[in-house]
Amino acid sequence: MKTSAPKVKDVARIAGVSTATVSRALNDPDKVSEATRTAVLEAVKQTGYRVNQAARNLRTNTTRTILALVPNLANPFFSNILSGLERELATANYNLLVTDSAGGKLSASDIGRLIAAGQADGLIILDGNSSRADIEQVQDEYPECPLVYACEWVEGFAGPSVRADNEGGIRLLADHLWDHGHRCFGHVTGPADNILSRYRRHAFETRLQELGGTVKDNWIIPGDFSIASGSAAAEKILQMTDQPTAWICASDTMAFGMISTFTRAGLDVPGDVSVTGFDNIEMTEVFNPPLTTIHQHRNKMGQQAARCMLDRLANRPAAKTQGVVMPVYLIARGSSGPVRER
Amino acid sequence: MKTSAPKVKDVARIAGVSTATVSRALNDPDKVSEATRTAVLEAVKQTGYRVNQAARNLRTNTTRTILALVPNLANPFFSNILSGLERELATANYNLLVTDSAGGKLSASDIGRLIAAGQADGLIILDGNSSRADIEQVQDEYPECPLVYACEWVEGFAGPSVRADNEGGIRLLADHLWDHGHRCFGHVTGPADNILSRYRRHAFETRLQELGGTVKDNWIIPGDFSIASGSAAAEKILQMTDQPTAWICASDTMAFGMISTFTRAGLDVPGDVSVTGFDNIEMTEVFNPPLTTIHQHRNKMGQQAARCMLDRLANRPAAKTQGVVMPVYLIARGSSGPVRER
DNA sequence: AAGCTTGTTGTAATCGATTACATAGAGGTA
DNA sequence: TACCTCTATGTAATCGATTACAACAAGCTT
Repeated sequence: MKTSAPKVKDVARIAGVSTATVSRALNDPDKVSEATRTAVLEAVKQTGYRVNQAARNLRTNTTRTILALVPNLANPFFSNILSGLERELATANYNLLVTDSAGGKLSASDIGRLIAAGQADGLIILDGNSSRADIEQVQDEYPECPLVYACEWVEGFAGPSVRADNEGGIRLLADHLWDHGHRCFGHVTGPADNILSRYRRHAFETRLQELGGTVKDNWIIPGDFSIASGSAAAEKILQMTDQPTAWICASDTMAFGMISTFTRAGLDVPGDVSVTGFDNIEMTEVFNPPLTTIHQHRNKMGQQAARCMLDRLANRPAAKTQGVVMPVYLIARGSSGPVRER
Repeated sequence: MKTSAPKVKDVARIAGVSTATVSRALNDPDKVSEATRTAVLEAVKQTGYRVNQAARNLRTNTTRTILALVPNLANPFFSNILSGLERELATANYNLLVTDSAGGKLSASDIGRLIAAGQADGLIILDGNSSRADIEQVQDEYPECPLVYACEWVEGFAGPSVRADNEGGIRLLADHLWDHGHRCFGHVTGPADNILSRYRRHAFETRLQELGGTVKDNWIIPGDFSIASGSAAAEKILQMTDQPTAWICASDTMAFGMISTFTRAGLDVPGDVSVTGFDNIEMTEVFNPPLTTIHQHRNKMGQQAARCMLDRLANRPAAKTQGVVMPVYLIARGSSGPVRER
């Protein structure tokens, strides 16, 4: 009894109207009379009709699909953002297509290919690795395809972006440690070319200068957000003859690696040295010691980015063409404490 | 200078052939002569032509898109699987559409709507929450849409699934603890209706019976994979007058919660009690103490599931119609040790 | 009554590809 | 030469919706 899926035609026949009327009843109910509308809806129910998206997409030249470009899908950091994105898009009846940019820098033509081939109405980019020129070229080539940056962004690009207050976060941490009496600070950075790393590092240097704290060049250690790089940094630190009393790591994961290595070497955190992270990932609370860190609403960032995208798609005013900076919060826990009396 | 995107027609005109030939040159190169093929390719390059997917989808009634149904996108556990999926699908030129089933049980019509509306060629389900009847109904209604389960699955469903050897993992843990002299075991389960929970719990009970260890009813504590439920279990345990010397938690996160609470209560892990997890998430290694757990190749599971899907789509023999069980590995670390002498 | 507006509906064109069918020419065979 | 086969290509139908345009009726205005 395998009958092929019902078409508008079938619905029209059953409802006793034309296909145009069916389409109108479904997409623009105000355009038809009360009577026909109910007749059509009844026929739809009866036939079990469902619109063929491919046909609609072709005709209307839209897809109701948003493409998200994620630097690394395997990184749990992004899953919360995706979750926020997905939920918000779903409520507006948009689909979420996901692509892993696999860390590589995407050229303009790479992105162009995604837009053209991926058949998306808009692009949400979580990966700040592309150059400004490339992005602007893409925006030029596909002016009808909105681009929205989330989490990461590209310096100087004039389009909308949603991001956390990275500098504010670092300032909160620095002030927190300063209040506990720390005067000598170290910092483990993220990847050198990552925009989050750069902002966090810059805020670190600036704030400490404002406070009048001590920072030495070799107290700024390059990392890459990974646990391993946090451990490696700790190894390096253990060799130093003069060490700061407080370390601000650019990510929770690096802080975990650092604390773990410190602890194994017999150091007490926070007794001997305070260590802080950034992100407030789930595990921070049960870590031993619990990690002092900066909380950012990743879910809400995703949601916000999705809203921004929907606004642009609907040509709504979208005051936020420039950039939304989401507030962050200090979560003080056990990994930071008063500076040790010598 | 805004000219609309080039069409097959344009390419055909420039290459001096018909649209049919262009299409053939692009999709079935063997069907045209060497000369026309190069002419067409040249014209494509010259015009910058890119196929309009919507049109192709409509005509061929396919989408080159696979829909993944994830129980909870925000759960990092799934990001690795998605990553494996995405990478494998991308190599075969398929897109990945992601939907969060938000924990709710999906009915047959929910899934049907996703298939019909989401315009996907296949469905990879990471969420074992649907009933067998529902799934079979979907498979009946959409026989041309392959379903593949990954990670979780539905008991009794005859379609393909890719999953970890959950029972084997629990056995490895039980044996490991047994070898360290433990004789009294407790278990913290996942959600009662989750298939992974059920399999792990069942393996736990069975193996301990085989070994001759002691398990009491109140040593099996219901959890839900969350950190908080691990902590809650620990609180309960601390009230018990007789406690087992070893706890097997059904997830790493619960083990973290448990250890954290134990430690704060003054218990030493593993001196006073051994605790193990399941999953080997990234943090296990730097946790204090490092967590003994079971490693599963989540990335490879995703990859495998994607391959299985691609095989089915290509009508390849796909010997693996029934179910692939991926091996798991014991990772013995510091959270488990010899039973304490009394 | 003629003319205009408004609301509702139908006819048929359209989106941009793929592909069934027809055709022409080259080469082979009897 | 007549006939058949095979390859390469073109013509036009087709996928299933949306929508521009036309048509018609009802209600108003003058």
